[in-house]
Amino acid sequence: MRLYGVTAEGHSAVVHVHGYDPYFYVQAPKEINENICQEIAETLNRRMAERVDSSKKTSNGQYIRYVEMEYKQTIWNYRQEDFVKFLKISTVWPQHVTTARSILENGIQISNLGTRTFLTYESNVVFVMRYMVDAGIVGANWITLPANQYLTRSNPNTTCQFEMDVMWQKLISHDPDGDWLKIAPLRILSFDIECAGRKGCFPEPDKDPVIQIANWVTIQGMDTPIVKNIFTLKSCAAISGAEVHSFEDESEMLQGWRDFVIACDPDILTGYNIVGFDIPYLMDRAKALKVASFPVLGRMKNSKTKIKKTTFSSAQMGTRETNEISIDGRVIFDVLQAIQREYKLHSYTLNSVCAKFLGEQKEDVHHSIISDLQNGDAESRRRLAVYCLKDAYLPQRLLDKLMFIYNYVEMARVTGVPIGWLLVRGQMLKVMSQLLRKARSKGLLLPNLKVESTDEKFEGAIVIEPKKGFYSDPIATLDFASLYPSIMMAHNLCYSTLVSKEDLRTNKFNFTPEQITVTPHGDTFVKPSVKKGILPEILDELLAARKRAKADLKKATDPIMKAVLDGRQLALKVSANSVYGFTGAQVGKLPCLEISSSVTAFGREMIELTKAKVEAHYTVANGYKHDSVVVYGDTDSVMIKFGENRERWMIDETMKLALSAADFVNTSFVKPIKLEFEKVYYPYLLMNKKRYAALLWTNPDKFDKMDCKGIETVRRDNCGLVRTMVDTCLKTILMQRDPNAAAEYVKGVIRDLLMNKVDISELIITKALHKSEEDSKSAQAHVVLAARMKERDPNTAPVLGDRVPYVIIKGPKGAKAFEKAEDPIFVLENNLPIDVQHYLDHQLSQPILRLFEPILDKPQSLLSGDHTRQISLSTPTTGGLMKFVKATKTCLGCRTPLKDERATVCEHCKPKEVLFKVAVRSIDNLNHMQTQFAKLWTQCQRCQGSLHMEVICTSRDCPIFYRRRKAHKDLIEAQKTAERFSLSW
DNA sequence: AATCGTACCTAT
DNA sequence: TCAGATAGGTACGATT
Repeated sequence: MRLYGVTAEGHSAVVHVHGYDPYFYVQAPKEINENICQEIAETLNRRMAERVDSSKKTSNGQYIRYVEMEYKQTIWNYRQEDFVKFLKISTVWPQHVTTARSILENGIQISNLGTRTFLTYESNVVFVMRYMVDAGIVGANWITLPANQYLTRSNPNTTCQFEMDVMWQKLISHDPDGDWLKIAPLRILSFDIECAGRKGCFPEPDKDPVIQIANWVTIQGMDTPIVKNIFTLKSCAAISGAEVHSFEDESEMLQGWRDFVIACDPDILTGYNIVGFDIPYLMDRAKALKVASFPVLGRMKNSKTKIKKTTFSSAQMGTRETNEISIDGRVIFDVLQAIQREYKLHSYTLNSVCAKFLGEQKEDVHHSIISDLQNGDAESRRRLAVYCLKDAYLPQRLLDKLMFIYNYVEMARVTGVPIGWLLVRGQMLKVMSQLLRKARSKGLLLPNLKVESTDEKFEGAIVIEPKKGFYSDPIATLDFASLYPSIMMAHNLCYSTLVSKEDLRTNKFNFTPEQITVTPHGDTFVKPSVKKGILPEILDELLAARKRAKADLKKATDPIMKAVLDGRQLALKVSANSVYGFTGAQVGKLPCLEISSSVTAFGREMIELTKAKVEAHYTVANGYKHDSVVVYGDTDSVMIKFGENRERWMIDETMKLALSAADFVNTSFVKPIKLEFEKVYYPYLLMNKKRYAALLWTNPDKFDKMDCKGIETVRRDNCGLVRTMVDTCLKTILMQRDPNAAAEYVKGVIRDLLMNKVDISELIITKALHKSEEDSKSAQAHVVLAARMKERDPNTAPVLGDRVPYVIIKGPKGAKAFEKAEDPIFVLENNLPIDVQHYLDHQLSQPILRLFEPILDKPQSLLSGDHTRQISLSTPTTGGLMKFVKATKTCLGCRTPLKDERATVCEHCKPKEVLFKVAVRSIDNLNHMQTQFAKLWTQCQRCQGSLHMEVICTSRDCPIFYRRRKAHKDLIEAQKTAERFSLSW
């Protein structure tokens, strides 16, 4: 094992740890003795020699180090007997464990005992984790090498400042507490590269050069960077505050950068999308230029950086194509990956992420312009360099602002896994790590069970049938705090407390009813008095940590710190909830459906009981003013209407009733299960299961905020127009209590849309791409578009996991939505007409109807009438899409596309508008357009920090960009129109 | 036009 | 070899 780290003084260090052997267990035959251990070792070794493939062959033919007997117990099922005999089988290399496992599972011949098959234990544990568990090391913790217990290498194998050898038992791992809570002064290198693609093409590493590499080096915990530099191809004018290293030869530049990385010796490599782009591009480019030593970027001399294309697929994150990159001794912390894991955003481009978290737009240089800047002079290359440096700086700022280092270090310490794994592995691993540690401390072993392919899904939570409608009454919400974890704790649900069906049938343990719990799912677990489970213990620790985080959160005043603590407590909650998920993961490491099914069954029972008790107790018959009704509930919550009063002061009353109701119901539950009063909703719009909006009150004086669940406003697969429209409507209805105003507003939105007044950036729909066109079973707009974009330019087209933005453009009558989807940039560049009718019919209408259905008499009336007047469009009924790739002249009055190219107004406008008026309007329009465009132009110039140079930003996420482009086009149109008038006059 | 299956995203 | 769980709404293409 090699441990890489940094000393408190900031020196890099590597420790070669010796004497730790890979191993796993099998349950021993009863007749076991020393001789049999020896025989098994020899037989197994012989069988291994035949079986292992060439890559695993050892030079001396030894595969099994030893077979020893130990007293252990399996975690699987409750058992009364004390520790029993297990065989600990140690192999020479970690890779040999799998081979040995499969031989033992298939059976080996033991003299006197015949052929035996074995169930193996902990044979599926990754070696690194095995070691960390045994050595008591968690991710990102401090380690001491005691004096005189280690050797310093005179002939180092790495480029670290310290290099030591130590026996594994001799090093001391410190729990991350007290003095050892501090975070090491890690060296962080944030970098960004620029490449020069051929004209109009996205750069390809076998053809196009890397022209700049910007670097920004900081020490964790310090404010100012220690190095700011940039490597450029060809000369570059000086940049204040940054070193410029210019090279005439690209190979030399790459070599120079590699030497810089080794010299700088960072612990963490960061940047934005470095895993998806920068690192692979540099590697491929170095290969194309035959810079042989470039891939040695890690700390091991001669160890080359490896890149493997993989797909990561989970229910949580869908399918995503990524690269698996390993650089020896350095953590690759791609800020893009971190943000994709931690935040659900509409767009994950650096630009839009910066806008969201740093509150600023960044300059986005389109790849087609980069070559021009590079081919200019030292000044234009300086311009590019400044931009490139900013792109190296922004990930560092995001790292700081979002407290990623702090949060990930904490997560590594809590769960025990190395930091580097947190970004590339799933939730299960974290649970596994905690489970292994806890089990080890109790002498328990985790079996490596064969996957029983049970396609059966287990029953989940209950969702109470909603009594839909608009409630002008306060609705109280009672929640079970951390429902699933608390159920597991309350009822002691664990692998080690589950009584097997067989033992139950034979009544092996003679339990009294007080000693066991029979769950609503029909499984039996022993009570804590008989034996405490280890899952409940893990959960207890996680929730205690969460309580501490929440207490700190209350004390905190700084908004950033608050966000972080909130994030941490959320992470601990997710971790706690993952334990339940871990037991239910049928393709996981240790699934136990008895546990997960019992958990959900308890949950269902509890919600039903709560509903019944509340409705039975809070009644007129019992002296309350009204009969209470549970109007809705989902998994761990019930929404209760206690009364009909519509006065504001009723909120106070409702809160008191809710508190008493929580107390009243809580008497029925085992600790630590607890029903809590959390909030009052008033007014409350309940649209469907998992869809509601309301004002949320936690104190009776003032509402906290508008809370929307499952509605268009919180979903990422709608266009902005729908989100803002629904949001405004809800605000108007809930806060101003003025449905008519909301209705008028909706009419206005429809009118604007149909008159083409809505900005294209508001009409962009984005959807995540999780299936390629071939794998997709039905045609989907974004999937088909992604395939079409791949044909246009395979290098810039979306890949699996990306979010694909698109708009719906006009097409032949009856064309499917997927045929009319198009890339917004392409639409702008080719002046394609937006299908506004489609947006009305398919994006706006349903949300409008649903929203107003419980509020207005005739919500349909919103979708017809004057404001929806639109002249029927001439759309060809045959032919491909490309027929529409041409600019259409529109009517000066209403902007309907014109059949007759020479006309200025359409049939409809002709009798209404005097030509004069239209002409005046047209000139007004021209003036307006000119000022509008000038304003936006200066805004973009301000954004890029210069008023003297041409604007080169083409950010797809900047609303200003779309407005500027539209304004530019409108301006040109206005000019043409004015010309048309002068011609026709 | 009604119904079914798939994809996406969210609630918990 | 790797991937926390189920429930459920909505849109849309395909089929009947």
